Amino acid sequence: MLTQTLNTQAINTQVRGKIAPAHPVSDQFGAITGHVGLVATEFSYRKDEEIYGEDEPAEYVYQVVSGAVRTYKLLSDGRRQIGAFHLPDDVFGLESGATHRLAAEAIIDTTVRLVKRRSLDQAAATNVQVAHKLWSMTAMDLRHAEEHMLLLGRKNAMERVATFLLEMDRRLAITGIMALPMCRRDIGDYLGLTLETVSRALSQLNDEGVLEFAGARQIVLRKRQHLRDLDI
Amino acid sequence: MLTQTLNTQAINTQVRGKIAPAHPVSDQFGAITGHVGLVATEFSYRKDEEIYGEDEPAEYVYQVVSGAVRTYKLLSDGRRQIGAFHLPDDVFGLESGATHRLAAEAIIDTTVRLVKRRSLDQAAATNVQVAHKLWSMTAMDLRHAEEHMLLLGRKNAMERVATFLLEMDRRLAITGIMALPMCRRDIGDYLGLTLETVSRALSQLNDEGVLEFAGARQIVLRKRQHLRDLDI
DNA sequence: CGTCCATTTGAGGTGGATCAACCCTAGTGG
DNA sequence: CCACTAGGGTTGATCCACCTCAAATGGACG
Repeated sequence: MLTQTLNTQAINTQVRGKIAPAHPVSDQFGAITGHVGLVATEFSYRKDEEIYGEDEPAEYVYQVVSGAVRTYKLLSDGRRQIGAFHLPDDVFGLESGATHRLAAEAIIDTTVRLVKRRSLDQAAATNVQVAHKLWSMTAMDLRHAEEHMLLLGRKNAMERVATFLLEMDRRLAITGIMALPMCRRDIGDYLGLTLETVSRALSQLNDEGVLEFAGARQIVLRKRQHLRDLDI
Repeated sequence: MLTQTLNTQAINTQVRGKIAPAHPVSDQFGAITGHVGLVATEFSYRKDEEIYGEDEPAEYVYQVVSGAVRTYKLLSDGRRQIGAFHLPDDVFGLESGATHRLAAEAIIDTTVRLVKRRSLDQAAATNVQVAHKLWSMTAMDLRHAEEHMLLLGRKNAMERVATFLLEMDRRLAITGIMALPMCRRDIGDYLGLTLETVSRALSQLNDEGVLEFAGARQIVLRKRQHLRDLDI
């Protein structure tokens, strides 16, 4: 596939350098590479650049170093469902089968660490702990997907936005402020809504004093319990 | 948890007998139990009986022998999202973590084969092929969940029903007729629709000659290509 | 300071939900 | 063997949450 070829060439020519495989054990990727001495490579993508396409061979496994990534599926007429947002330290692109089942794009300028899928397979074939780690990472993705099916199938718009805000608050609000990397359309395509409906829900929460804007993508949660009550 | 205790007692008292672990390799469960000499036990549930609850400890892994199973999540006000239907030979209840994240119920009278989760864990800890098989089974569940997120987030009612019919046709129409084990409400809770909307979509497909009813749950597909065109 | 998107807001439309009968049909009992 | 019943399924009428289309506003960046 053309895109895959392009991506691979890009990796070979633009690679910034090998990095040492020493990471804290709490780190998902380091837990694998550290154990088996795999070498990870860093690579960068610009905003909206494709990292891999749907149904492309799964040649690499990725970890976000900085930036943010969306993985998604498309219908033939362009309707898009974002399956997950990947933030710093998150692993994505891990497959048990031969191909990626969702495409991946950088939401903003993004740097990733990557290892060859074959290396991981070999490591897993000889090291049961690596194999178990790969399984548990896929199981975490499944857990998220199951929660998200409940949201997409049965929650109303306000409940979806509340769930989204609490998820992002948990994942990226180290400080009090939540700096969302993605636009309203991305949020809508993640939540199965239109961007206008997302905007209206956020405006209503702002009017109710549940949150405050410091810019459209800079949100401060003021009443987390109110959101939790919506996230039933 | 009370239910778990009851389930376990039921298994001990109502068990129908140990069965030999010899299954064809193509069989998901046999691929594991055959390799490592695990003993599987058979057990039966009546229509609508709970097999395990959400967040219960994952003590067993199950395979449908006959019948059908739904796995689902509930919101506190009773809204239900069915994550998957499990038909004969399907494995369900396989977890990497400690608990079941969806509840499971028999849709009709159902017999399952089950093995202790601890046995599988031990087998996986010593046998890399078993570990890989567990991973790939979880990855298959993830693949299904990702497809289903696209359906729930972005397809309209008719497209959802068409996708459902093609999935069931693939999975249970050995003969020309498709004998659905589940009611319209189950289908609706799987597709994120109401039972009335499911019924209307099926009636419309019947009017268009795309399918024929031989009873509400006995469906014959007449124009599969028409359904595939809807399943974009 | 101007341009270009992203976002917000408004107005109106609609697909699917809700509410309500009604109709099958499988199972039950006489 | 047939009448009765209950639960599942269908169909109709109406409603409304969210979508669509449109325009105004805001903010980032050269």
